[in-house]
Order: sequence, then C-alpha cells, then structure tokens
Amino acid sequence: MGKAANTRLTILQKSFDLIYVNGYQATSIDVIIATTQVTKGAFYYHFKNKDDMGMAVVNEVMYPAMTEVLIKPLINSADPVNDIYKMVHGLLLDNPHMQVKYGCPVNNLTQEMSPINEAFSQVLTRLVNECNEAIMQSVENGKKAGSIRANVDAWQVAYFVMSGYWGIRNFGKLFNSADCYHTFLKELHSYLQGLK
Amino acid sequence: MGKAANTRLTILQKSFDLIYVNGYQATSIDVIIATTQVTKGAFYYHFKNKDDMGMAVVNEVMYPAMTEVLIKPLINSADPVNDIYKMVHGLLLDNPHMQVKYGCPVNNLTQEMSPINEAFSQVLTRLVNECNEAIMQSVENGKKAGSIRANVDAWQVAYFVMSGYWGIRNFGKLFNSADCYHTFLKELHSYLQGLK
DNA sequence: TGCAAATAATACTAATCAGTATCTTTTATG
DNA sequence: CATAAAAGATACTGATTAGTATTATTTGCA
Repeated sequence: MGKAANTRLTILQKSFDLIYVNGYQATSIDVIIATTQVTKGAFYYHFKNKDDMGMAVVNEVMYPAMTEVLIKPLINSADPVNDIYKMVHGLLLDNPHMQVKYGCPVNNLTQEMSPINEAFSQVLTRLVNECNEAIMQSVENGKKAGSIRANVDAWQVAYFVMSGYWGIRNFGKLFNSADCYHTFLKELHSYLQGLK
Repeated sequence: MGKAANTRLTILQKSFDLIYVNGYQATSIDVIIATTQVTKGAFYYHFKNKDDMGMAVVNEVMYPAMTEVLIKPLINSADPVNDIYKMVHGLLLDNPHMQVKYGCPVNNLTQEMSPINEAFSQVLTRLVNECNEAIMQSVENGKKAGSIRANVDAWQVAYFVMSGYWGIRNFGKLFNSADCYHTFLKELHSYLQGLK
C-alpha cells in the first residue's frame, strides 16, 4: 500500500474508533488529526469535508466489518434457528471490535445521524438492509429445508431479531455490563425455538 | 404556578423538544434561550449548568411521561399478552409526543449519554429499570392468573420486549417511516402468543 | 536528473460553545 | 411603603469548531 493510501486508511480507522466511543458530532477533526498524527492539510487532501470522511468510514470500515460478522455467517444457512442465535451471540460476546460500554457502531451512528443527515441515512440504510436480507434469506432457506414452520414470516423475524439486537446493545451501554446480553440471549433462544 | 416556576418549566419542556430532535450535546444553551425567549441570566438562575438542566429534563419531563404511557397501563394487569402488546402499540403508533423520525427520547438519550456521563446513566437507569419491572411484574401476574406458561422467565421477557421496542424505534428513525413498526408488531404479537 | 503532480504542513478565520460577572427589575413580606 | 431576596437581563470570556489559503515537501516518471 502506498503512503498516501496508508494515510487515508489510518484516518478512517482511527476516526471509526473515535466515532464509536464519542459519537460522530462529538468527534472533532482537530482530535482526529491529533490522534492520527496527520495534519489538517493531509486530512482535507483526502476528504472533501467531515461528512465525506464520515461516509467513507461507513462504507469502507463499517460495511465490510458487518458483512464479515453478520452476513457471511448466514449465507447458505439452512438451519437459521441455530445460525441466527450463533451470529447474535458472536456479535454480542465474541467480537473484539465492539465493547459493551459503547454498543453497536451501526446502531449508534444510525440513531445519531439518520434524523438529521439524509446522506448518512442512505449509506446506513444500504448496510442495514443487507443485514436484514441476510436474516430473512436464512429463514426462507430454513422454511424450504423444513427446519422452520411454513407460516413463519421471514421479514418479520428479520426485523424482530435485528430490533432485539439493537435494543439489548443499548441496555449494555446503559448498565455497562454484559449480564443483560445473557438474559437477552436466553429469550432469543426460546423465541427462535418457537419458529420450528 | 408562579412566574419563576413557569420559566423553569418552559425551559425544561422546550429543552426536551430540542434534545429529542437534535440530541443533547448538539442542543446548545444559546439555542435553548433563543427558542424559550428566556435570557441566559434566567437560565443559570434556575440551573447550575447544562447537565443539571439535562438531568432535570429526565427526572421532571421524561420520567413522568414514561410512567404514564408504559408503567400505568401494565400495573394490575393480569393479561400481559394483550396488555404488553397494547402498550407497545400505543407507544409506537398512538403517542402524540413522539415522532417516527426522532425515535424514543429515552432510547436516544441513553445511547448518547450513558457511555460518557455517569450522572445521566444513573437517572436513566432508574427510569428504565422501572419500565422493565412493570413488564416483568405483569408477566408474573399473568403466570399466577394462568394466562402465561409457568416456565416463562418474566425478566427475560421484559428485556426482550424492551429491546425489541428500542430496536424498532431505531429502524423507524432510519427509514423515517412507521411501516416497520407494523412489521415488528405482528411478530411481537406472535411472540407474545407463544408465552401462553 | 529535472519537473510536474501528488501529498502534506502551517497558520489563519469566523462562528459557536458553556459559563461568568455585573447589573437591573420584580416579588414577597415586614 | 420599604427593603431584601428572588428572578431576569446584558455583555463578556477563553476554548473549540469546521473549514480555507498558502506554502512546503515528497513522489513518480520523462
């Protein structure tokens, strides 16, 4: 990787970390260039403005990461009752890039930015829709394979699972403890069993 | 109500509106005093600082409102399958103080402030715990009344329902549409029926 | 090697932020 | 009515913000 490309990637990754912890609007460009040791001239060479950088963080850092941990594990799954549970369990408890205290980066950014910035809404919608579709598709596969009741609505399940995941992430932030994750996962397990 | 008490209440209510729409940190005191037509001297007479005002918004505006719409409808309920559904339905679709685009005020503030401000965490935890307890208690009542299976874990249900509600609120913000609420409510209905 | 383009560095601006110091007006009570 | 306290008004501060203008350096390539 060339030096310039490296500078750009450094900005994106460090910015992601700062936004994850402090929120987007509370993450100033001055702090970003201080932590990255990149000058303001370099920053504005690589990005048109702050929002341009924020959008790049979504598309080039968050999107690939979510694909890896949420979508890939569900593709070609014909046993969604187990695979969805495992995916959510992994997302909550086994992901080294997320911390209980700071919740889910996608959830955080959606909540903060979607009502006040249409461009953020769009890139986040694309990301979130793909997550929903992955869950939906796995449920459809399960229905075909007979591991899920035929009268289960796959879209409803997708929204229900994603909503639950986002919501319990917020509890985790509030209590700063993973205890609630275990409580949630037990009930998620019951719920998913009920789809059989 | 005296003039001073009225000034204070005006600040709290308008601040709530601004925080609900723009977030806490993005709501400046200058904007608050501009929209309330209250001077900065008056603001700092009634509140020690911005956080003091923010905490008062939680305790004196959000807490009573949440008690009214979430806790009261569940108290003395022995038919939680229906009453929890109705409560969530009302919260999502029939509450005049909330808008799809801006989500749930408690959820918003929790997400924004709990990781970075311990004092906010505490007042929000008190509020949220009471909501959870109301759901939990209604489930326990349902178990005693026989309308809910004995092997259902009431705490798990409370976390699951609250998580789902918070999560779908975030979808509503992202899509700026109540369509997803209906999808969610259908699956919530199925889930609650499964508790019988 | 020389030179143009890519990349980075520095210093600045105008706006906005939370908070303070000081002053004036209103209110309640003797 | 007099007076003290409550309540509100005004003007300011130093810090921080996103962004810009200008200059300097590094890089690839002829």
